[in-house]
Amino acid sequence: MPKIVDHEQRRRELAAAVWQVIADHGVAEVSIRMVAAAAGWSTGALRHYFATRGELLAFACEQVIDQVTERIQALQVPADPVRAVRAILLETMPVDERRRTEDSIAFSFLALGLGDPELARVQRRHFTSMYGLCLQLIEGLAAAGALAKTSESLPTLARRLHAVVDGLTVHVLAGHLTSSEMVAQLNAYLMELTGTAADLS
Amino acid sequence: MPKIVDHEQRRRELAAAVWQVIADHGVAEVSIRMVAAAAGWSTGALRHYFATRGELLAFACEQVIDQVTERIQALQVPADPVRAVRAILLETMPVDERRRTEDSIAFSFLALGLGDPELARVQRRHFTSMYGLCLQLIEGLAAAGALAKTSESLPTLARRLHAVVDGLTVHVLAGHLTSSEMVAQLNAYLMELTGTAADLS
Amino acid sequence: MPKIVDHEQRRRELAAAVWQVIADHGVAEVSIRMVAAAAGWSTGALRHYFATRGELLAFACEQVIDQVTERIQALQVPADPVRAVRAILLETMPVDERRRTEDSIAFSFLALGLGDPELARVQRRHFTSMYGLCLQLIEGLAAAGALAKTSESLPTLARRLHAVVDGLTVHVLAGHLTSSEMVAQLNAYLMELTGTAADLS
Amino acid sequence: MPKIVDHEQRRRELAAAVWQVIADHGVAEVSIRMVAAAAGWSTGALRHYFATRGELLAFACEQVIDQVTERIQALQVPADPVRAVRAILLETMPVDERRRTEDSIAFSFLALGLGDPELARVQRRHFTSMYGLCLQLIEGLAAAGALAKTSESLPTLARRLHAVVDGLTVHVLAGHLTSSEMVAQLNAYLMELTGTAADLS
DNA sequence: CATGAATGAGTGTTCATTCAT
DNA sequence: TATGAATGAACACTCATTCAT
Repeated sequence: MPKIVDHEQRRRELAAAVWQVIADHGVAEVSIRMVAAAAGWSTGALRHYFATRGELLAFACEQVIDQVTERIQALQVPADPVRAVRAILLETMPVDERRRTEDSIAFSFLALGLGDPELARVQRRHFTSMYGLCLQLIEGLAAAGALAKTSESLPTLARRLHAVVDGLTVHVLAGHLTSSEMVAQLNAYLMELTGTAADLS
Repeated sequence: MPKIVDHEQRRRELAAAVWQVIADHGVAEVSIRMVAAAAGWSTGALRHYFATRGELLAFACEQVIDQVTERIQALQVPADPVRAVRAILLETMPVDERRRTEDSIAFSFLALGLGDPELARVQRRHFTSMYGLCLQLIEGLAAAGALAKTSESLPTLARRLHAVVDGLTVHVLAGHLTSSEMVAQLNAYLMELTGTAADLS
Repeated sequence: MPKIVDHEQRRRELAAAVWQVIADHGVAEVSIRMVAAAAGWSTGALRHYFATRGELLAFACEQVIDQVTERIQALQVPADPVRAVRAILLETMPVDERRRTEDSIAFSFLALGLGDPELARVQRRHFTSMYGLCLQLIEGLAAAGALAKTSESLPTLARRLHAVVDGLTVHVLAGHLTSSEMVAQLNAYLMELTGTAADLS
Repeated sequence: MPKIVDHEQRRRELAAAVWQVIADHGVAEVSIRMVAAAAGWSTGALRHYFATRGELLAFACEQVIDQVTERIQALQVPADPVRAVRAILLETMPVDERRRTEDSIAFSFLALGLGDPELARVQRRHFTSMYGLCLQLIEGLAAAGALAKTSESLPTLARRLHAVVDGLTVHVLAGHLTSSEMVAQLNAYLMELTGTAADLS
């Protein structure tokens, strides 16, 4: 009987090694050798789990997304709808080093995706799902009567929220904003959106 | 007597070749050979204008930014302050193929900058200058009495506008939104911001 | 009690897989992985039957030869000596797709043998045995009085026949002659050799 | 002004390095690294002269053929037509170490060509040209009245001669015949063909 | 100034082989 | 027996960079 290896587990480990390389050296330094070294294996070993570099990258990209999704679903959300929205959105934003790395990776893949249709496809799924989340949150606020009076449709508000979240995220990644400036901006926006004046921190 | 060559002109031509390669093949395909071929020169010739690949990339990145800045300054802005803001912001967003390419390049550099401090520095200047523009526009609206009643400070509104613009831009680049959806979103946001109901198209 | 496996049978199956790879992809594509895949086994399994790649190749080479030999021995030869010679020789030549593949393999091994003494040894046995066959056939013709008047010794005629057969074979493999041109050439040569004028087709 | 290099000269040198590797280690050992090492250059240097390995091999293959052709054309042929035929044919056969190597290379390419259409095309040209030579020689014999009485057409005799030459060559390469056995066989065949009894050695 | 030859380490990928299971 | 995980060197090819001309 052959040595039993949990392929999916190994693939996840290798995806994590990809993230580590991106986080430590930038997306331009991602090579099979680098990833293998980061994972502590030989280059040939990767072949058992990913046929090509592209497959490895696509998987690592998907995994980042899935990881965020899972974390959101596992989240204990506050009863207060506005606080719930804030908690959920901040879960996806670069509030600490770990999430900053995660978002770095996601946006690095975005750049790669501009020249790689396969990655672009994966990315698109990510944005679609994040927009879905935003829409869900906006609808939740509306259902709870927590939305400030506005003439905008719910999908428009959802797209705007999505844009604000990703725009702020990019600005933090680029070093333009600090994490706390970003959080303050999100708080301010949610207050305007919901007509709340209460402190959310 | 040495041959007279306009160094700065040459450097700009080479930067344009970098953009072309990014636009045509993606940021992962940018190599000295590719750029030289796109520019129609030999690889060795680049050495006279850029000592290293990194220097070339940094310059090409700066040039994209400068180009946008120049275009904005050259813009004939409408008298109506809201229309003026809209015209200026759209000048920086992926409304057509040419601007889409330009933004692709800028965001590709952003990803590169995550692992390259020199590029990151250039990028940061770009975001600072774009934020400055947003603040200027918001102040202009305030001065013209065109801002809807709000409790937010002008810098906060400027940062939010900046985030919305960049967030929408990312969503178009990622294929998540179409250009017209993006424009519609910007219109809606400006209407909310200014309390206008008029058609801006 | 160990599982009973017919080693020789397995080795023959694996040799057949080698031929298939050579026939389908050319001799340059023969690798352990390819052969294992063609045979439907794991790469490790081959290790039980062949210690190294070289051993596998040598065996596959020998098997091609043995297979031809067996087929010749099993042949129902016509009573007429000239027709018998023709039937036997054509059995070794690329007259149809199956025999063409077989000869491809044999000549591929010849090229490999130019740089591999072990294979060269096997090859040499093949040529010796084929020459033996040619001599036997010539002696048969002589015994039957079917040989045209000539001053040549029987071994000389045998070597010449051998050369004609292998030369024509190479020319078909190289795409220089068609199968039917080859057959016509063999017919013509046998007619000259035997002084026959009858149609042999 | 750049360093001036005679490209064609370099390509010929590299082709010679390919031959050397084939002659020394066999066709299976031909790799870019091996060839570069044999030529005394770095692997990257080959890129200036051949875009791919396939291109290098095809050129090396063509060069072998051209070299034989040139040598034949430069040959001082004896006045006696039979001796002339013999001299020309032996020029292409493995009579000494140098020509043996050359023929090894040609037949190695033949094996490679079985799995590589580009090489096959080059090979076919070789065989066509060699057949053309044989036909020319046979026609020369006929014109000189040096052909033994036969019912065969000249093209048939040419194809047969071609087959004998290549068959004998293969037998020497395979170690089945010695060079002198081969020469004796060729002599015998030419004597039969021309009805001569004189010693040709 | 400009060329392109040259280097040698880099890339992704495939290889024969070993070996724990 | 048989598997397939694992290795590490080899493969063809591309890279940024240097430098003689």
